[in-house]
Amino acid sequence: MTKTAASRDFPCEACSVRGCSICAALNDNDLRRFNDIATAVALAAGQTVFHEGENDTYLFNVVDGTIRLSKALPDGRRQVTGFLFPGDFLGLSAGGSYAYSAETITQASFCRFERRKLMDMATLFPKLEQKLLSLAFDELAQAQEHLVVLGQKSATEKVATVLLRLSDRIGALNDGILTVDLPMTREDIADYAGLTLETVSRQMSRLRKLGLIADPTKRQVQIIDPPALRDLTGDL
Amino acid sequence: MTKTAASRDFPCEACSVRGCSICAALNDNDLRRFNDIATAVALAAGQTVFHEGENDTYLFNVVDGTIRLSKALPDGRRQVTGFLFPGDFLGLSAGGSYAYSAETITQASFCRFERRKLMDMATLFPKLEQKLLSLAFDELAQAQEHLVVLGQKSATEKVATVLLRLSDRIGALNDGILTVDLPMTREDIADYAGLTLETVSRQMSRLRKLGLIADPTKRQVQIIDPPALRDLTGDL
DNA sequence: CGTGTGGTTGAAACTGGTCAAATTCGGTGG
DNA sequence: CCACCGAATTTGACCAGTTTCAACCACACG
Repeated sequence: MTKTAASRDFPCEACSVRGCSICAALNDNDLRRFNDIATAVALAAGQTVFHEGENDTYLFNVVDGTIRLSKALPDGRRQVTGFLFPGDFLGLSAGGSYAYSAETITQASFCRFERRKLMDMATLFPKLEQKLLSLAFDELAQAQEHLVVLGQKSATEKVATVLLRLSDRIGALNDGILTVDLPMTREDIADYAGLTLETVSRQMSRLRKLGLIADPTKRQVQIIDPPALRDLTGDL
Repeated sequence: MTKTAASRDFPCEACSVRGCSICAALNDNDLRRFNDIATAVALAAGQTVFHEGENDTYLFNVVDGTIRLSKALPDGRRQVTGFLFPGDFLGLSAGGSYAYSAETITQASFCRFERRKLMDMATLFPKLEQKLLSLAFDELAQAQEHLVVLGQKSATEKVATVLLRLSDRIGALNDGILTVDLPMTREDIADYAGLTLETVSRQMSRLRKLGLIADPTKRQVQIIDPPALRDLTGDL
């Protein structure tokens, strides 16, 4: 009863991503201040969180669901720059506007912050500012990793790399088998890997014939032989 | 005479990149503190500043010259992730080691900082910390821009994009003609654009035949018709 | 005046893209 | 419960663009 009352005022305390997200930079006490500037937001699948070029008024923390980040060219080509999962932070940008669009792939819920307020808090809490800095560095390192994938790798290497990356993030080891539930379509994966959806599909068929992966359903992949798949990534 | 004596102790004051670099975040007074933790370093062309994976002990500010950033795959393939010019900052990283290698393309000089000392100073001077944060965001935005180039663009679009980007940074408008002196080889450009050097060469020949560019020497490009070249970038 | 590095050009091979058709899957309504 | 629908995926045949391999050229340097 008291717990429920407390949770109503202080939901951050019981948040599922409390430990693995930006809020991990704050102690329980400071978290209350953080809680006060956060608003819970929920979106259905296929909705736009924000659009490339829009005024970057808000920052978000993913609590639940999968998000797709992308940048589009005027003729409709699209580069997916990343997929976000619970605990990820989103909206960091330069120059006052979002550098990419963010859309929900599944139903999703967020903590939303006014950018201005969050930045003010960062000034007050050095731990928070350092966390933001390290988030920015991590994202940068990830983007640079991905430059290598897009610029240098073959189709097979790209698909192997993407599957293993996704498994690092959302893979589950069931009965000794590494299983990945893919919330995104082949087209999303293709736009992420700089390929066409047909090529992604063909490469996955190839990996299946090689016995490296299996797919009980189209949206679930089992990585049968992770080391062999890693050999195909080109990264050593 | 007094000026010379002062400069010896306080070279930052007269630095050529004072206004366009990280030190722009500090006022003249605080700059003295900054000056004290900086060491001047000079390298010849073709030297390694630091290597991917190395311990990230130092951060650098480019004072003069051109730097190439790259990440390598074990079989020798290489993705150039960026070119740096005077005023650029270098070495920001996550996880204690450099995420990429940095090599000089031309003779170059730097300000070198111990990472630890610079970070300590950032804690003391909020302006500096904010500058670091905004540098990280800018780099991130640039990397994401480049993901689109590598993942979605055709060879022609890639070369047009790279030429215009370089001209934004190192182009000079002489007699109404936009001239770019390229310090890097075709191979560097190719590894930056995710192409082979032959393809870069062919694309440049094509642009030359179309009358969009001219090259008095192989290392100097004149962009005759910037708007037409921009039309070929695919970015609107 | 040779030598080497970097750059250009050509021809053939190949990877991945395009277009089109067939198949599977998840969900919906009879 | 089952048949059907549309979206997602797979597969096939063909084609275009890029790479590969190789020869040739130009310029800087000793």
